[in-house]
Amino acid sequence: MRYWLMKSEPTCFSLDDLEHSPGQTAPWDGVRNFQARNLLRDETKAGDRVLFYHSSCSEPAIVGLAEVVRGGYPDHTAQDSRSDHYDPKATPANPIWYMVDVKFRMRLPRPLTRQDLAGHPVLAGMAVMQRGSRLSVQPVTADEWRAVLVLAGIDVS
DNA sequence: GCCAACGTTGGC
DNA sequence: GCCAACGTTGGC
Repeated sequence: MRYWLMKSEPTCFSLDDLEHSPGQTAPWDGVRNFQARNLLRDETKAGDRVLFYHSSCSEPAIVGLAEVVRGGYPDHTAQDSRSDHYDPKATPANPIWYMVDVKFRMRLPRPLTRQDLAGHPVLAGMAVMQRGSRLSVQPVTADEWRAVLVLAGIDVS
């Protein structure tokens, strides 16, 4: 079981949207970056834990926890010419892009802003805090995961 | 809105 | 395979 941080612009898809999806589960589709694609396709498994991060908004922050409930499978939106994420090069034989299904677990008692993360000895080093970090699916260490829960005020004992 | 950082594209 | 140009991300 691994830990991840996944970014989403809340105006596009928020933690709230995930919580109110059918079965509190939604496909994490539309990833069009090869490094993130490789992680989704090859590394991400059902049971993995996810930090849900809101990016490109008034208060970028880790806002909740989620869980991967289905590992990497072809992102069919790439083959839909009406989709915003359409890729004419994607075919059934070569889907190119992959997605996972993610299920809502909880909202953090309080969002952890970048200021919160920057002030923490472990979390300041997270990939998401690195300048210019654009990867929308990022590995998280067990130490980072635990520190997030503690800082957010979740009992981890 | 600004701008730094980055990924991708395409000419060569 | 190089690398400049371009488009996008994302914090501020």
